[in-house]
Formats: sequence, C-alpha cells, structure tokens
Amino acid sequence: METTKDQQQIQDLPIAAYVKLIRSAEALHAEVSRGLASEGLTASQFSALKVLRLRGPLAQRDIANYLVKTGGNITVVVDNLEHRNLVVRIRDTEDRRIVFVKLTPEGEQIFDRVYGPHLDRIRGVMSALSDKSLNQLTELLEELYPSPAEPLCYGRSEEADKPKKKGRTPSAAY
Amino acid sequence: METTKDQQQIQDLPIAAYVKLIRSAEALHAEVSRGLASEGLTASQFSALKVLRLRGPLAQRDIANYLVKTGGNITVVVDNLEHRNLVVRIRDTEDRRIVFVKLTPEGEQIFDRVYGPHLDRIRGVMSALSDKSLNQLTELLEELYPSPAEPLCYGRSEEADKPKKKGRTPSAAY
DNA sequence: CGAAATCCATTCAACTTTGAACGACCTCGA
DNA sequence: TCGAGGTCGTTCAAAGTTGAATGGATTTCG
Repeated sequence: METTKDQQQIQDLPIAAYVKLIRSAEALHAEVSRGLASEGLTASQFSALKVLRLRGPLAQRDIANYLVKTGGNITVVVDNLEHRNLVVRIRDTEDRRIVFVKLTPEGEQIFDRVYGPHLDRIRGVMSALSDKSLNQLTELLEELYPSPAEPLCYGRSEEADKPKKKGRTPSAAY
Repeated sequence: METTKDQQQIQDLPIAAYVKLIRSAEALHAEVSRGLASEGLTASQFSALKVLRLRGPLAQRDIANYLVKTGGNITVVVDNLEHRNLVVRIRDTEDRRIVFVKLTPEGEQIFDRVYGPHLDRIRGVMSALSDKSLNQLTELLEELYPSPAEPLCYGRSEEADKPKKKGRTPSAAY
C-alpha cells in the first residue's frame, strides 16, 4: 500500500542538494557574522564598509548592485552607518540625483581592525575542506550559479565615459 | 613595488569558495522564495507549514530547532500564520509551558497546493547540475558542514519516554 | 517540602529586507 | 524647447531576525 510517496521525496537528489546548500550556507554565514556582531557591526554594515573600502566612494545605487540588495535597504544601512560617523554622504554636483557614500577615517579604521579577524573566521569555517575540495566546490557552484558579468558603475552602459574612479578588479562583498 | 597585497586576497581559495557559497545560496533561495511570495507566503511561513505538515503538531520550541531560528522569531511567525487561520495554538495540559502548533484544514490545503510547484522550482534552479555533480556537491557540503544528529522532540534527552507522536523520518524544512 | 535551576513562550528594541509610492532630477525625441 | 519616460534616493508598511528581559511552569536537589 503506497509507501512510494513517502520514500520518493527523501531520495530526490536535486531537492536534497538544494536543502543542504541553503542550510550549510546559512549556518556558516551565521557563524561568521557572529564574530562581526561582537565588534558591533551587522553583516550588512560590514559588507557596505567592505565594498567602500575596496572600491572607494560609491553611489548608493552601485552599493545596492554589489550587495544584491534593494535601494531602500541601502538607504537604511547607510543611515545607520552615518549615525555612527563611519561614512558620509556627498551629493554629486554633476548629477544631483546621485549620493556618493564615502568612508570616514573612523570607518576605515574600524574596517581595517575588523577585516583580518573576519577573514580568519572564514578560513576557520572552511578549513574542513582541502584545497582540492575547495576548488571542486567552487567549480560546482560556478556551474550552478555562474558569476554575473562585471557590474558597471553609475549605470552608464557603454563607452566608459569619465571614469572618475579608475576601474578596479571586481570583488564580492562578504 | 608591493603589488603583492592587492593580489593575495583574490587568490585566497577558502575565501573565494566561501563567498561563492554564500552568494549562490542567497541567489537561489531568493529565486525559489519569489515563487512562494506570489502565493502570499513568506519563506519562513512556508518552512513552518512544511515542518508541521510533515511531522504533525509541534511545540514551538521544536519548530525553532528544526528551522534553526530563535524562539522569539517563531512566536512572531506563528502569530502571522494564526492571524490567517492557517494554524492554531493549543496549550499542552500536561506541561503548561508548552504550546503546540497545529495546522488547520486551510493550512493543510494551502500547503498542499503550494508544495508541488515549490519542489518544481527547486528542481528548476538545480537543473544546471547533473546527477553526478549533485552528488558531488552534496558530499562536499556534508564534509564542510555535517548534518547535525537527529533532533529530539520536547528536549527530553534520553529513553524516549511517552513518544506521543511516533517518531518520523527527519526532514529539513526548505 | 521548598528553593534553585531550568525551560517555555512572549515581549521589546534594534536592525534587516522587500516592494510600492513618491519627489527630485536627467535624457531623449518630437 | 518641452514633455514623457526613466533613474536615484527616500519613506513607509509589513514581515523577519536576534538577543535580552520577563513571567509562568516544571524539575531537581538539598
């Protein structure tokens, strides 16, 4: 009498892989973020500081694109960073819709103090895998979800017109 | 002149793997969740309905354990489900600290209507990988973050004492 | 027995996140 | 030139999330 239905989902390979992917990513991210919390930074705040530190002042729109978050979200996160004097907002004179966000010296200082230990925590949680396994994992994930093409600054699409900040290497923000 | 520092972090294998893991998991989860949103369910609400549907009525504490979330969080999510009459709260008579959460017929109905398409969406986003790759990925993730031992009901540790709900197969909730 | 420790759910403050509405601003084409 | 459409940041409502109280209930142990 129909035991099939109960069994079938347990052995569903794509589902099992998906669940494992989501759960392990959440657990690892939570563990790494806990270290940031002890420094008084949320994961979002840290990510914003990081992209600003690595790429220089950015329009909020660009921050949103790098962090894959909503515009409204960035407004709030930048608000909270601004209240703590870790960043400043600077209205662009050429395109008055744009607000550049720039690290303050305090912001740079806090980030620099926190970044090293953060990387160490990441290496810690990843240390269960050998270099070979790490490469394998990276390749599988690239196959599963290819890295999007390099994002462009200011939404200006072609003919890099007045590149105020010279193009840097793209870098994810975790 | 020191180009080393700029390069070194880009080639940091554990960091690159970690970032790719977090980003792809977030992207896939967001894509799958978008389907739930169109049904008027958040990811958290769906996960709660799922664990209740698969395992029967549960104490809030157990739901929290299964979903790896805080007790306070479950209170809020169950509140919102209760407002929509998808679940009911039932105070336990034996241990009056405990509140059991039980699906209503409407809750069961909505879940059953939504579950199939949800699984299809997951299979969709995972379809980029062959069965072999899926197995490889699952193994790597198990190595990286071993599945916790089977969680116990009611926090009673040993000597399964009065198993009101006969033990079912454990099942993650995504 | 009775006090201490533990456990459960709720509440609160703070932060995150999204989607939608909005006003200010820019660009392009008629 | 000027208006339509699109972009940018802000704001709001609603939901999620955590960690820290809090209050009620149970268990354990002296």
